[in-house]
Amino acid sequence: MSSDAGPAPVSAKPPVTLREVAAAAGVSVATASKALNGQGRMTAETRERIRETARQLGFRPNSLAQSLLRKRSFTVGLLTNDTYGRFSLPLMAGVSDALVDNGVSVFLCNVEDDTRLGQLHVEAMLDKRVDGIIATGKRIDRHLPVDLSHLRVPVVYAFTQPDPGAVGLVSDDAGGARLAVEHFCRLGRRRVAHVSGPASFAVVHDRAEAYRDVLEENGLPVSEPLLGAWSEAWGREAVGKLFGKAGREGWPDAVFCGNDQIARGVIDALRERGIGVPDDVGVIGFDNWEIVAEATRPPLTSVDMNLAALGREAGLALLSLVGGQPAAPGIRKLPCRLVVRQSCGRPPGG
Amino acid sequence: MSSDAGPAPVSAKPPVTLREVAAAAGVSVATASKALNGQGRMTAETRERIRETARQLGFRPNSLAQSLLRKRSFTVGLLTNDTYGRFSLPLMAGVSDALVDNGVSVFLCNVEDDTRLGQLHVEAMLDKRVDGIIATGKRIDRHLPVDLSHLRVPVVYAFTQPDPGAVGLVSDDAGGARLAVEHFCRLGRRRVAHVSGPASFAVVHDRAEAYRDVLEENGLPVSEPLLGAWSEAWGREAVGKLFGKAGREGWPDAVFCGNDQIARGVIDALRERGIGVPDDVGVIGFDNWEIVAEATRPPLTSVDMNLAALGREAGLALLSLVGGQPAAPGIRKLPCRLVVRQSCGRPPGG
DNA sequence: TTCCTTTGAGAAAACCTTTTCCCAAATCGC
DNA sequence: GCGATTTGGGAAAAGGTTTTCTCAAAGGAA
Repeated sequence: MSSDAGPAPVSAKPPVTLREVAAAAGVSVATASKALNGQGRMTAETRERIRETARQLGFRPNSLAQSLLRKRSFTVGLLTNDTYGRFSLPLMAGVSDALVDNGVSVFLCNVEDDTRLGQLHVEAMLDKRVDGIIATGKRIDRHLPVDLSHLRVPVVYAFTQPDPGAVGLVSDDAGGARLAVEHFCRLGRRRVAHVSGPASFAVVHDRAEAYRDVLEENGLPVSEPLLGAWSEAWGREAVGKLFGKAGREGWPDAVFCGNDQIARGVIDALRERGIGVPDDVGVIGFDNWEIVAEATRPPLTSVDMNLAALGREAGLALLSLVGGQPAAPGIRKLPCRLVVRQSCGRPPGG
Repeated sequence: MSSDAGPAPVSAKPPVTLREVAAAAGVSVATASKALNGQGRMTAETRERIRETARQLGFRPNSLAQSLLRKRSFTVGLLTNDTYGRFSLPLMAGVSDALVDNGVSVFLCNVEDDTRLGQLHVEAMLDKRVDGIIATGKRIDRHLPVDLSHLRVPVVYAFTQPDPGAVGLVSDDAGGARLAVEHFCRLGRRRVAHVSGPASFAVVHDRAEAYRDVLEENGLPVSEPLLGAWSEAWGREAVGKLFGKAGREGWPDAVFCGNDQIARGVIDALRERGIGVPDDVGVIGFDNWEIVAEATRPPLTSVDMNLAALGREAGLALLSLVGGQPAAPGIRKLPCRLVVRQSCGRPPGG
């Protein structure tokens, strides 16, 4: 009589098997399986009785056994060489998000820049029969240190250089830069400077080109982008170059920065020179790294690459590939968005 | 003749099975299995022949099948409610590190603060037969939103509040604070202030108490810690309180900050007031968040919680638990270390 | 030569679930 | 009432590996 019901105690010692459920319900394992999966033919009463028994026993099917049979493990691998840096994190969150809803778990594999480690991880994942792999990294223009081009599972590249013919998702850096510079134009800024990172990064050139394009489209003067490092120190140094020359007339009234750290350096240096932000100069950053963007004085308007959304898209793309959909290869660029805070001021008429 | 040898092409379409290896080598699967695992008795030639065949065919055992039989999946789950924040990241890297070397893969599960999501993840992990679970979070004094106390797999808590009777690993915050304040004392600083985060955090009190203890042990005056927020703005505000009063004599000559952001705010505000760091005032932060600590002017000396090491320890602890070792329950505190940069200066005699 | 022990290797069960037949009973058409 | 169909449910194979048990052949002792 003391049938200890309750909603599936996860705690039992040895997990309940389908065989036990079947025995308890007085049917064969085949029937039990069909009852629980909504397959086969049987009376409604039988089906319900078996389901109730399973519920009472807290039965949960053994994923390993299911996967073995189904050739589908509901597991994917996430490969990164960004040691959990600030780019992969939102991206991973997005991936995880998209997949969890579909009952898929994620193996996290950090490969550093070590080919051997990468090989190790890939083989481990394959041995564990992942349904697919998502590759991500810290740079959009670099390969992971491991070859994923001839695997027997689908691969999606997100925020890293894809193999030719593969599916790749990246942020639209040029579009993001447009957003920033167009924002300046709308606000009536006339002399927009650009301070960015090292020339060795492809995104630096993508953004610089968009910067030039927008200014030309608006009939505004283009000054040569200042390339340096991704650091606050470089931002401060760049202010020296831009605002060092005498004659306030030549000074920019807006600075579009390659990332938020540079922007912070710029803002700090401007304040130290007594130049007002946003009154005298507007500043926009890139990355929307909240911890930085919200700590600058004033809080920084910045381009957000929507990495979480990018991760989500990557997860969904992989899922459809796993499902057999032949997804178009090539690089798909996802739009950025401008997060407006207070470093640009309002438009003249506003 | 064209036996396409080469080191195990991971790329083949359908994976090679043990049965195929056995057939190719002219033995039974049983013998093949034993040959590859170093079990059973057979002539050295037979064993080597089978191994060579396996190598040529690029055989890799199906982990799913192995796990099903062995009751061991070489997989663990990592549960976090820190949406990939800066604390869980190094910690996760450490966990991953320790486990990869043992052939164990890690399921990453982000549960936010959502009990339902947590339950979902835990059940998915259990269904996939993880060997154990590591729970981690963003606060040492808070529980995850999910009950892990009666699972049928071992659980290790790292940098989060453990259940009673469980194995927990945390940083030694009091010890870390001692390192900082003792460093000031060694440098000859006499009036050490403490600016920390909100009173609702347990670590705030742990560190404040250690701060008081060390000053008393050194016969130095103790001033009441200033509690506020974990932000730069609070650091700047605190400088106003500490250095606002007239009379340079009452001013601190050292500030121990509750985290690096506060420390940055302190340093910035001091510079704006024309107070020299480290000449007039030494500053130490907490967390050693490199991106912040290296951007302050001067670079910030900070307490590092050794989170990667903590993660590694957690991984190893879980491993030994999984292996059946009865690891002592309770909370183990791991030491912090002081990373000296330039915000404290040299000792008087140095 | 006969009995016993070792050696080398295979058969089969086990892990747990799904799925494809297959079969007996019940129902239907006439 | 008799053959044909439907219905409800079970037996068994499959998935890939490990492990125990079994067994034939070979070797040794007497």
